[in-house]
Amino acid sequence: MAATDDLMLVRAAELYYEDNKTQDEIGALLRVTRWKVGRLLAQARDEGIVRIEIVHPRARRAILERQLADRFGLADAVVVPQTDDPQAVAAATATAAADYLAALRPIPRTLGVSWGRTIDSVAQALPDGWASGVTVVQVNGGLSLSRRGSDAAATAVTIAQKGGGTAITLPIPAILERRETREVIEADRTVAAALARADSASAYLYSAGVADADSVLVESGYLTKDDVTQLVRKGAVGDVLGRYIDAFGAIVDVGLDARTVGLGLDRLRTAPTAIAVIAGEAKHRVAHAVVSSGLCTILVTDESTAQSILRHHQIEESA
Amino acid sequence: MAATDDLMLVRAAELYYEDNKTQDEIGALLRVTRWKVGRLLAQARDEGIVRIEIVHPRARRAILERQLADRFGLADAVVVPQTDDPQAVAAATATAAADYLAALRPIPRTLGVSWGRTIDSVAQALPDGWASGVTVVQVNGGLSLSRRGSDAAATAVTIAQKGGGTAITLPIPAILERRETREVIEADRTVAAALARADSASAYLYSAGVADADSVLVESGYLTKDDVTQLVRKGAVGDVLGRYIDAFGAIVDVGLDARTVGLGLDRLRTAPTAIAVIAGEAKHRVAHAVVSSGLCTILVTDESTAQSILRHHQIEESA
DNA sequence: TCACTCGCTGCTCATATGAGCAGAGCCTGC
DNA sequence: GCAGGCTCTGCTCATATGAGCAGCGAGTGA
Repeated sequence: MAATDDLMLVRAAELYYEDNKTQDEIGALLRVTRWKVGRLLAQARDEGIVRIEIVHPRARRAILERQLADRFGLADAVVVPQTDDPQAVAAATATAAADYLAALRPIPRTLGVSWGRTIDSVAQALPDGWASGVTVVQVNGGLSLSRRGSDAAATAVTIAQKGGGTAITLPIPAILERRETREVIEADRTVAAALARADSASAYLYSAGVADADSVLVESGYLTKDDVTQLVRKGAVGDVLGRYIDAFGAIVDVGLDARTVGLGLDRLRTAPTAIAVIAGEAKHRVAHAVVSSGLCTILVTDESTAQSILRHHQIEESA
Repeated sequence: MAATDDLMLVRAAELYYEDNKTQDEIGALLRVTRWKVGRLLAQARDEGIVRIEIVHPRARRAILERQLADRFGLADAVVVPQTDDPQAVAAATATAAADYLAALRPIPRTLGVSWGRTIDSVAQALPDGWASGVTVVQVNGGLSLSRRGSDAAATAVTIAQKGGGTAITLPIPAILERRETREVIEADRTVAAALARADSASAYLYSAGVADADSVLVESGYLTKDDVTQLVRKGAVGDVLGRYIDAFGAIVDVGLDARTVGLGLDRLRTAPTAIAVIAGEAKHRVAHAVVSSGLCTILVTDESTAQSILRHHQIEESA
């Protein structure tokens, strides 16, 4: 393009977006028709000369959202902007998840939720009255064997209270010593009823755990660091609902899985609404595993994780 | 403002500016009227949530331009964006000055120009055919006593040639030894004719020099470093057309001024169009002196110089 | 408890802008 | 040199948006 056209592009953009002149007025100033001005402005936007940015803690990244949804066949994706502060990013992600849940239509009658730090943050971020009468069911076992902030039942209770509803908790250890023990406990009438409610929930909200010593499963005493190291050796990239998966979303230790209490992962794959809230650099790999293996229909994440998922998927497709 | 209002602001802005939805469509999505959407968007722009920036080498800074024009009663101001590269800023300033001159209406019949590195850059940046038949007059003496790139006459000749016109040069030393010598030379018929043309020019284009050893007047051999040191002691902040001025735009050495060849500064003050092109950190003080003492009607500068001028003027007014 | 004021809303009508089309001009190839 | 095709333009008509106004609701004060 000739230099004088560049100049006209820039001037038109400045007069329109900074001086708030109409296209008619700009046409008079630049001695071209208003139709030409319109084309110049469209070109300026197309070429990135005009840069429009939404700057706010609740802003999202629409382009990455669309790319994720299209690439993985997701019903929706929510991507929050990256900052240098991991805690700010985690908070923004939790807030975005809470926003999404509150805006979800139809509002789920029964919501299955996992427990952990991320979902607890989502619970804190939810506004009072986000729903009117919702049953919130805890979908994975979580009777804390050590005393920490992430109280499994508290998360479900908070979400239910803020939604003017009731909570059904699973005050059972997340992982038991023997498969038979799990089967007996899950067969118990009240436990079976809770698991039935979990299985028939209209929507799920969960996060994923990192396969490292920082996991709440280790912190809660269900697994040792050595356990996790072995799981990683077997290919584990993280856990969903306490169940360790590899990069392809497959269970890495069938025996451990058989001792794990709560909803099975196959149910997430068949659920019409499964919201995964997964952000932070440590969770890049498990986030990728979740979206690429159909474990969620909606992903709430941060910009850096979204980019990592899209980049790695591209590499895998060209391999 | 309530948190839910913030969220609605952000969503509306994202849907409008990033997803290109109409206000009607956004209203349906957010369950409000299109008039409410319009108000939300206006608020988002007002509060800076929507940030629109023009990114291009020829972009300008409209807000600073208006502030300079309003504060100093300038007919116009042109401010180019700051970058970290002083040479890029100088180039952008020269290009902006060339753009401005080429767009000036009516096109001046006679243009008085100074000589120096900055105006030579403007000459290089001018497009061929920027005018059709213009007389370009050199307004300050400039017969180079040493051989350097900034050839005084060449600048006026380049501008004239690109404008399809003719040049009238002043091949006389910028500063003479004695006032009487200057008077004799200026009385010479051909020199007097050139000065008369300079005095009756319809517009002027000039830059300012820094009062330091890097000045083209020192480089050209008219002054020594000691001369300049003395001038600075007397309060000089820089020179305009070879004439040293202080922070208030007043001549600091009347004797030196009497020996200086060319247009007097008073003529710049009465000219309807006097374009000063002054950018770079070293020229902040002389730029301020020029605009605050009515030596120009139009200033072409960079963002940093503009901010410095506005800041210092504010301090002086509150003193 | 009532009245008044202020702020926010929805609406009408005018203005601003865009989509699509037809025509013109320019460039390339035969 | 002519013809055809492509690109860019101005325009018409439809759509999108804004300005200003009237009405309603909420809050405050007497």
